[in-house]
Amino acid sequence: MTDAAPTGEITGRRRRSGAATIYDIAELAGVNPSTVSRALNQPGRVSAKTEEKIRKAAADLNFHANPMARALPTGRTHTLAVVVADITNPMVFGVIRGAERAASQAGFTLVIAESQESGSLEAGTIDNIAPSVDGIVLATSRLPDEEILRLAQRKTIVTLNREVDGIPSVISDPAPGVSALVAHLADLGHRAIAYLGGPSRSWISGRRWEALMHAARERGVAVFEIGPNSPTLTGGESAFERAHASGATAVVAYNDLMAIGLMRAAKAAGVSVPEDLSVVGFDDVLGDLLSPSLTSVHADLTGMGTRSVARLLAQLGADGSHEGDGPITTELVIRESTGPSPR
Amino acid sequence: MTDAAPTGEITGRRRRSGAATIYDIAELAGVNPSTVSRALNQPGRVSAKTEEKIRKAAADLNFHANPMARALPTGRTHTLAVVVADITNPMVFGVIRGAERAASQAGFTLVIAESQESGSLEAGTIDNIAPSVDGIVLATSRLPDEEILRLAQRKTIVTLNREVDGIPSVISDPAPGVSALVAHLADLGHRAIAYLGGPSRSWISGRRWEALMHAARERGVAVFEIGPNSPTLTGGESAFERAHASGATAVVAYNDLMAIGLMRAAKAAGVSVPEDLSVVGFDDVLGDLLSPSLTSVHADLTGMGTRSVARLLAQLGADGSHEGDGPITTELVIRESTGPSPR
DNA sequence: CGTGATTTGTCAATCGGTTGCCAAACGAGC
DNA sequence: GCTCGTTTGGCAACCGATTGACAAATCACG
Repeated sequence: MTDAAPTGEITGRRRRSGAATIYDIAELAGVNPSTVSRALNQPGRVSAKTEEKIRKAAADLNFHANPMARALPTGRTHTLAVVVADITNPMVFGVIRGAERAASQAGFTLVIAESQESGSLEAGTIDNIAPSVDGIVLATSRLPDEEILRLAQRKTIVTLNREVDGIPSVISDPAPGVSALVAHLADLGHRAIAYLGGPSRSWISGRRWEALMHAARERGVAVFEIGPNSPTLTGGESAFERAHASGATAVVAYNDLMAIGLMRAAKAAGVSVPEDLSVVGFDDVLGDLLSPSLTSVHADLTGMGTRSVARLLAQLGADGSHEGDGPITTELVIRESTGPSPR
Repeated sequence: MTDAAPTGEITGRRRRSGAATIYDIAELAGVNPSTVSRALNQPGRVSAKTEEKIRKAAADLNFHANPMARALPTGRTHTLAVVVADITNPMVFGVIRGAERAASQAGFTLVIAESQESGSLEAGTIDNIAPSVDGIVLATSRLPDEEILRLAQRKTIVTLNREVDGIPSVISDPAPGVSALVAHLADLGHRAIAYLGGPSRSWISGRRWEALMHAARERGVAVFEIGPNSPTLTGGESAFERAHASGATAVVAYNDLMAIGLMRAAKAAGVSVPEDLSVVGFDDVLGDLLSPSLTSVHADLTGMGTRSVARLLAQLGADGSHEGDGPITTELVIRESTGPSPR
């Protein structure tokens, strides 16, 4: 140690990032580091007077506990992960937004991981981040059930729009929205509806299809599924021909992106929406921006993000205020892309 | 815990998450833990034979080094952060996507933090995450220059679309796109262009305006700025009246979202695009989805995300392959929202 | 075979917190 | 004033890695 360092860089304890430690606080307050730790984390464990003194010192030093150092002995990282198949799917934005807010509000950090629509990549990604997070939200998992169960043994997991045996999940129940949707289409005179399915590994696509079948049966409307398709713009575009050939007067797509792709292909083919063909999406994430604007089955995506994080926190025992546990409801938002059946 | 646990949960060393440690490897391979650390991180430091033995043991145990434990002595967390003002701004999706890919490719984890368009919240957020990341990308910062400089003293920073004195930045140069844009509009007969500015704290909004002025002067076209505005749909909607009243035949909005809001308000007011009014956006992030589709100045957002992470990594000495350092170019994408001047 | 130079592996300290255990200090009650 | 019970704060081990210093082993070469 050189003497009289004027820069102040070398002052006994060398610090990496200028951040204050509990040792600094302890020194300033004239107590033991362990007392500092207790004062800050276990209210009531130390006397009010000492705690006050320590809190003041901590504030003076702008102390922020090093999360890494804290994670080491406790095993709790105060970090959560959301794993999505594809970041560019607008559906995940809402989820991420809700999750981010809930997490940061609880003092947790959120990390986003993308599996790029690949099951094996997803498993690898999860392996990588698992040691540094306390829990994981599988937002659009392409993993088989067994893999998710295996994962849940070593890490706290919540699934989104996916039901796996013993795993807590946050599901948007398509039934209410779909029921209103079919009523809406039936009222407009539609008698044959096509469903453009999503990826074969998507659990929720199956539920949407089932809800559609069920509602259609009740109303005496014919439905059939076209798919599976990639849940993207091009997926919707390339399905247009089949949908159109099917003779359906209304097409319900697995999500808004596909619905938009479909509308685009329709326009290119000279088929006008909604005069010649009614189009409906799911998630209600972009419909408002277009023209014609898109009728869609709305789900509260932000709320789903919030709730999935709340579930995670509840399981981790980090948060008492567990919100409702039932499925999230959906509702129909009618816009310009649906109209009377041409026949 | 009950005695004689047949589950094998209590086996001498109690492990928190079932993860193997270097101690397990050391035992299995019959060497010292520090030798394991060296074998795995400093190629050549131990004999080939020993390294082989250790690597095999590590593989057998499915070893993944605990990032927290590693971060403690080294101070390197292998985590990067992207801080954005508003997650729902579609412009950030592309950036995040690019950043996420570049980070995970380099073995880094990406965390997203949202400052909700508030400068003070942004500072607080950054304080919170700073200790657990190696570097930060300020994607849409609302912080004053001095604050960013202060931050850069304790953490590696890269700014996006923002120039601050000594701070590395990734900038999309509006000039090429704007120059083509003004030429395009001039060719269509437009003689007066309005610019709908973004938030007053947005550095890049100023640059876009300057580029527009410069190009307009060269072409002998009149331009004027209307703003500042919120960079959102409603920001664009509420600016319509002023834009229309101004007599401009073409409106260039700070971003696509505002352009869409403007088009919507125009439609509601019975002003048709592009016949009565030409509309242009920036970033080219949604233009393709609408109809009429939106003419926009395209920037490679994913590339910007990738590059900002590459910059960060280069500064951290984690990656040699530093990409080009010049500004990112922009180009005009002509779609349906621009047409001949009504006059 | 002996010597010096080099390679290889071990020891132990360290990062910044947390926490079980214990002793000192304190207060109450007789 | 003394004992007993309760707070309160300190000591030290520990989480799982990294790394400087050093000793042991290995090797080259005369």
